[in-house]
Amino acid sequence: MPETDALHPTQLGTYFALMEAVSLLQHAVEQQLRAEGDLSYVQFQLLARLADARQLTMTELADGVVYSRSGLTYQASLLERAGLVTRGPSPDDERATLVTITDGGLALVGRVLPGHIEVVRRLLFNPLTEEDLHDLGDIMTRVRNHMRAEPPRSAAPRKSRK
Amino acid sequence: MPETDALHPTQLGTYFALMEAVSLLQHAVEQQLRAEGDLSYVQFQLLARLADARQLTMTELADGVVYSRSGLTYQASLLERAGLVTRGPSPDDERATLVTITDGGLALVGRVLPGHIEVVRRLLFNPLTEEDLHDLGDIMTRVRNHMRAEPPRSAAPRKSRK
DNA sequence: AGTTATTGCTTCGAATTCGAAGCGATGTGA
DNA sequence: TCACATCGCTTCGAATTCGAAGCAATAACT
Repeated sequence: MPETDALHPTQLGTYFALMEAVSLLQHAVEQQLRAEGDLSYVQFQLLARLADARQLTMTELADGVVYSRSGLTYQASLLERAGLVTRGPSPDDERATLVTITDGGLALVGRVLPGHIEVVRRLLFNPLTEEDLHDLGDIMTRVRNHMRAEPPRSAAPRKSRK
Repeated sequence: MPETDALHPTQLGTYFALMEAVSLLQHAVEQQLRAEGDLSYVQFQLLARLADARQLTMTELADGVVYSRSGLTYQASLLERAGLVTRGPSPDDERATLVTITDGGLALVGRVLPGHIEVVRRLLFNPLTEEDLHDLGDIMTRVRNHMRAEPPRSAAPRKSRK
């Protein structure tokens, strides 16, 4: 880094280590998912979330995995074609599309998850103590909640007046 | 998660919180970089690394940001066309391409970095105590080093014998 | 009710991504 | 020195990504 940064060196180092480690982890996990289940990381995330909730709207799904809506439409059509999920209109709201995981989808998650977990354990948790694990979990949970709460930077003051 | 996981719930929660938080952070940072410098996150990472090292080979750059080589060729050509970097052959090794940051590139990094840091500070460091910061930095550094050391899963035993 | 926003999703086009294949340059073993 | 593997990078094609624009359903305001 050049002389421009006004961030404490420790913070900068922490930030870079965080981003780099996650990149590496994601990369490794991607290989495993492709090899064992022919799934991309996004697809796995979607299926995992659905395995938990059974049924979600497109928006809920997209928000959950931090993904664009148009991108989700594409992925959902792929998953549907593969018979892993089903799409249908919501009875409550004609606009909403409900995505439901199929038995095949559940089976695939079940088949892929152990290997996935194995990779995460080996790369992420292996070098950590029990205390590290708790610290990390606590910190990242707090950070995530903070980010979810934070207004998206341009919290468009909602055209007031009038 | 269905009944398939054999991972301690705390580990699973930690893993998900980590990935989700980083996704959110990356997303926010991407907006800022696009708005203030018309840069993608990858491009910023490349320039930041070059601002530090001044000159790197393609492979060093790609490894540094966890990126495919072909992807880097593409990005490097974009950056070169924008006048932010220069590419030339290495005197040591005719195969290697040396990428050098230009004054314009350095200037752009300098112009964008403060805002970048501001976003990181607001989203990542704001909810953390001084102790959290150290814990996180320590943990992620250790994890990153562990991952960098670890054989890439299929450490092709190098066709031995003979 | 009758506009007028807003919401939820999809379609579209452009940009970005990766892996496989290909190219010269470099190293290695005989 | 002569093959032969390896390395560093680029080219190629296919897949994935996003945002903007569009469409239909719902909500909000009067």
